[in-house]
Amino acid sequence: MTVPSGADFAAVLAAAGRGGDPTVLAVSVDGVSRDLSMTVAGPCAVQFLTFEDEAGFDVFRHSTAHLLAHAVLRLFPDAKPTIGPVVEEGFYYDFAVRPFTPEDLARIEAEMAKIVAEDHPVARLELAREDALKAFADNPFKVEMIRAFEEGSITAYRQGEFLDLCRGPHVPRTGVLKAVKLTKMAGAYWRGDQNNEQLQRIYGVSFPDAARLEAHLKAIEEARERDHRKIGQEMELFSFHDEGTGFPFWHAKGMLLRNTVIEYWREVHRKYGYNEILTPAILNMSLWQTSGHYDHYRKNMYITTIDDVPHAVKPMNCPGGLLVYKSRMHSYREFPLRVAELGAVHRHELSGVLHGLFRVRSFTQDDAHIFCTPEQVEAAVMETIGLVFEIYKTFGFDEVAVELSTRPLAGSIGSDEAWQIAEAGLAAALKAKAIDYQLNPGDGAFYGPKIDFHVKDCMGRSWQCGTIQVDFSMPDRFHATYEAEDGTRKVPVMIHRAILGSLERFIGILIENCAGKFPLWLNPTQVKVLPIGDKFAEYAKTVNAALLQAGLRSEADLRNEKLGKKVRDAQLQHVNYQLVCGGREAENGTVAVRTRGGEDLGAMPLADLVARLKDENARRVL
RNA sequence: GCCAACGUAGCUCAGUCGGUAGAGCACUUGAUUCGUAAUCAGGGGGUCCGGGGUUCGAUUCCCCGCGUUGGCUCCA
Repeated sequence: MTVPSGADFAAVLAAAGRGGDPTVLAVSVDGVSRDLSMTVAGPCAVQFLTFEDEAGFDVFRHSTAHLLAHAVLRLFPDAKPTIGPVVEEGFYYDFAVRPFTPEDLARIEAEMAKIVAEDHPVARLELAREDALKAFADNPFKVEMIRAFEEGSITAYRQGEFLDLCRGPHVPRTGVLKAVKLTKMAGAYWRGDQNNEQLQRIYGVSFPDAARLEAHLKAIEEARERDHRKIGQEMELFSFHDEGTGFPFWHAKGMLLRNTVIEYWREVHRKYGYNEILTPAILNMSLWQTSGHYDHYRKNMYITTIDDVPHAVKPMNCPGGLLVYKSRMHSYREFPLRVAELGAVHRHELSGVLHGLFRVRSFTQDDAHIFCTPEQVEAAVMETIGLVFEIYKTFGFDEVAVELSTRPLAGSIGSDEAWQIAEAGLAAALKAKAIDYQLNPGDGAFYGPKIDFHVKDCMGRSWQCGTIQVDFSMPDRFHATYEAEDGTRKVPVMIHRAILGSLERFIGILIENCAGKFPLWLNPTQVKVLPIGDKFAEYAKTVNAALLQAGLRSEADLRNEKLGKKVRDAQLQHVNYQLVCGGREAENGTVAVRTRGGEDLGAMPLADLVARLKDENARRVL
């Protein structure tokens, strides 16, 4: 739509027959979000933004952040608002103020509702720098921001008595911010730096109507239901104890799951020509000095002393892997040499960041190092990408986001030529595999560029798992060499890669992705045999033994309970198949099959059932 | 590490305005022998996270630890 200059966008909206439409929050002018009150400067492409537009949604949430600050200032006149941006889920606002209590949060929420009911117009003001400094003179954070802004006019927004420094745009009136919920509070540092003053952060979400807020809160509740920590306890997969903060304990059922993952992992790695090694957990500090970990990673390492000599528990597997590599001569003819290690590493993470299996202090990486020539990087990376996708697909992750990170502007090591070959190799490999990826210039490791893989779970959440990193530094530091075709000794390129990332974290993702309802091949308990009464216990044992014999994970529920109870408990444990055994089955050598979905497959000969499950298990049906 | 909240039986939680505690599930014993999401009855089980302090008396109030949970990248 082309519009005359001079009018404001609200007038344009009215001309379009949508005057006073309360769902219109802002306007997009040539792709930039602006206020409805802005004046039309000249011919431009205009799109009116509602809550349904991503940009409109952002405006809505940002205005809610202002609403929050408005309410906080009414209740806490001494609070100094700092910044209040939109985040993925909603918004937050940071204040310099004494810590809030949960009661404060309720009061603030009530005050926000009042301001919404008052329906203040939200006005945009352009201020000269001097005036802005004067207006926010009592707020050192705002003053700091104003001083940091480039030349030009500074904008602020006023609603009622509340004035805030802001780029905007904002919704036209506070009245549209119908459904608001403050969700949590937290300490946060000014500009995210631990050395700065700690501020009080309030998080919230907002929607144009209560129904959507309800739906959102319900989705959060559902996510809580599939929390791997809760399911892990219910299904007896793993536990945590005060005696080892951040160190997971794997229980029998969890080990069945973990070992199944490993079994598959080994199978597919053998297929791709990998060797597997295992290096020690504790090594002499001199090794970590050589690798550079002592200089760069010491604060995360567990250090100990053996025979008066300093040692460290390994935080990474690569230095040990290099010792194995160096234990004999290598030829270019062996390349690419693929060496895998399921290495248990220990890292001292800050106590506050620990979180179930997602963030632990000891975990097993599905690590591997590929030694090759610079020319082989592209082919080796292509092969690895294929492996990554194959593995994710087997676990049911079809949606994978890929990122390529290149040389950091400062602090990187290695020659320009080496970087260029490596970056070109990674990009060429991605191109050859026809993979869309996001480029993150300067985000690479200091020792080389990398490709990261993020899997998307069924809730739409994204998890970084896999990584492929080209490393020029480590082989050089360790004086690793190979004999080249021309008879000279050269330093190999080392490609460092992990696919699941951390076994612990990956299993946590698997649990949340399926909410504990594992596909047959992964489920620690695939089958439960349920005799109707004591009389059929012997037959149930026979059936169970036959299943175990066939390599299936089965248990017989021989408790003196009614069938309904046994079925219920099997359902709560998310067992894939329940085999009911009564008189009819014992007589005919059959089992009555009930699926986890509640479907009754009827009675079938035991041998048929075993064949069917073996097939489903072997094919890793999802 | 920092901020906040929380820490009661194996689990989920109630309770004590300060007088040393209770439910459901789980476990165990007995009865029941029951065909697709909970059979009934009895029993055992707690240094109320740890250490100090206030008090005649602390699981409860205060302080210090430890642990758990949510945050600590998003730039007016």
